[in-house]
Amino acid sequence: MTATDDRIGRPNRRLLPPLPSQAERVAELLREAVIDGDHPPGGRLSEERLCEELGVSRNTLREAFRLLVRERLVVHQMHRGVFVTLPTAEDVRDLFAARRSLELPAVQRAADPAPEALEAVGRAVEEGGAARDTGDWWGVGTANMHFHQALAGLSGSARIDEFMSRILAETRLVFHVMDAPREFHAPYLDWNRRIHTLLVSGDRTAAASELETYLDTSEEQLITAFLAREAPGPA
Amino acid sequence: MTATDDRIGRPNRRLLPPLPSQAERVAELLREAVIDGDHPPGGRLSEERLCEELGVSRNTLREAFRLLVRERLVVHQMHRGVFVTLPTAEDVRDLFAARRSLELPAVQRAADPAPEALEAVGRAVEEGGAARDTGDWWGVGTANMHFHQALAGLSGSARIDEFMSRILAETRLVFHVMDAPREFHAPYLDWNRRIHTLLVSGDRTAAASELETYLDTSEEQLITAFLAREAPGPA
DNA sequence: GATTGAAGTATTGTTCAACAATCCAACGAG
DNA sequence: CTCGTTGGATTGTTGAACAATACTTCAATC
Repeated sequence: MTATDDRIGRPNRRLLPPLPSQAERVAELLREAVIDGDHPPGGRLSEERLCEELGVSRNTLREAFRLLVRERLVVHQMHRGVFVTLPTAEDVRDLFAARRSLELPAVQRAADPAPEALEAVGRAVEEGGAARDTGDWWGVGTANMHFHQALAGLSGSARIDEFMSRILAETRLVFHVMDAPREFHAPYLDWNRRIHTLLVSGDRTAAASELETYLDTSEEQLITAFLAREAPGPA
Repeated sequence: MTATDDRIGRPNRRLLPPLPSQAERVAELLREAVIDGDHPPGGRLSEERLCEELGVSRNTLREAFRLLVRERLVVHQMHRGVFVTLPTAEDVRDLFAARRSLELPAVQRAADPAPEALEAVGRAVEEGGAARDTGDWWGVGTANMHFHQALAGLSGSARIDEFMSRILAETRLVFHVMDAPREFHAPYLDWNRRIHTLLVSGDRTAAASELETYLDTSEEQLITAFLAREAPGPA
């Protein structure tokens, strides 16, 4: 109680980027690894192995785990360990319900279109096209994520942005449980471009309508693939 | 690799409530304490003191801290410690932007009203009235939170619910930095009742319109109070 | 007097090692 | 084949130690 005045500094906040702690760096690493599919959904993340692999102590690793649990990328079971989240069909439904709530109103009632936010939408469209031309299908998926992230960004709320980011990361996990992430995103590229065109032309209602159809179609496709995968049981 | 098959059990998930770990229990305690205002916004949470107070080790406490940081209830500064979040006017704007994105569409496009969700709205209204009659002004605020939580619940997404819960917890912090949480919520009680009435009558558009005005008014009131507090500086 | 710089101190960041608690697999009895 | 028991492996939690950093203090200088 003597070394500090116990009060947060009001002025100089966010001047220089607060260098991340070890735990946050580890969490970032694991997050990318999980999203990229380096660890299969449902697989266990061994403390002992990851400690050694990442060169950090168990305590630090566990701090990182807590962060990922809160992002729903991994689940934690007492005395069993942490596992890469294995999304269910119900999760898919919930994820799309959340996306509808976030994306549709963002598109429909973007009162002042927020030039930079709209520009981000356009950039994502271009990114998708470039990735397709290269044959980088995983990149196409990434661009698609960026597109929808940009749509949610029209809301103009940093918290919404962050939430959307997590929703999309989870969605990405869904694609990993299906074995066909190849040309899965391809047909959606043109759809994205159409939505963007409608947006810049100012027809928000039409854009929202297109987006809604998009979401319905995508969800149904995923659910179908999911149920087909759950029923026969590959084991 | 021998004691477990490294795969998460597909069936029996969520059968019995997974008893919370120590870190989660500590986080829950601290969360409530922060929301209830036991620790003033901007105040530091000393590791050493809390360790002793809660009877847990530093490592466990730090795990709990990570959870609260991710919920934005506390901020973490390297080598300085964790502080109860001191919201800024900008935070208030962002919080209300997020609430607009969540609550308005939930009210407006609640296609099938979801009977139990709508019932929760009614219960929050009653709860608020009861708290006012008792003179429990903090309880009135709690009921108000429940009301808006229930509105967001009309979306029917568990993830939206959880996100809304965090948004409201943060909003609660905002009220702590102002010294007048007494009859601040009182005028909003009737507003809530009116919105609920419109909802059960099926006039979603009118309900959304009322809600929008509500949010605009509330935000402006908070921002005004905030700027008045920041300008003169009580120190 | 105000600013700068250099100790010294307090607090956090991270690791390590130990033990308790629990789960899992394998085994054996009925 | 089913059901307990046992043993091994993994996680849950603690405590202490040391390194790294920020804050305070105080003296020196302009």
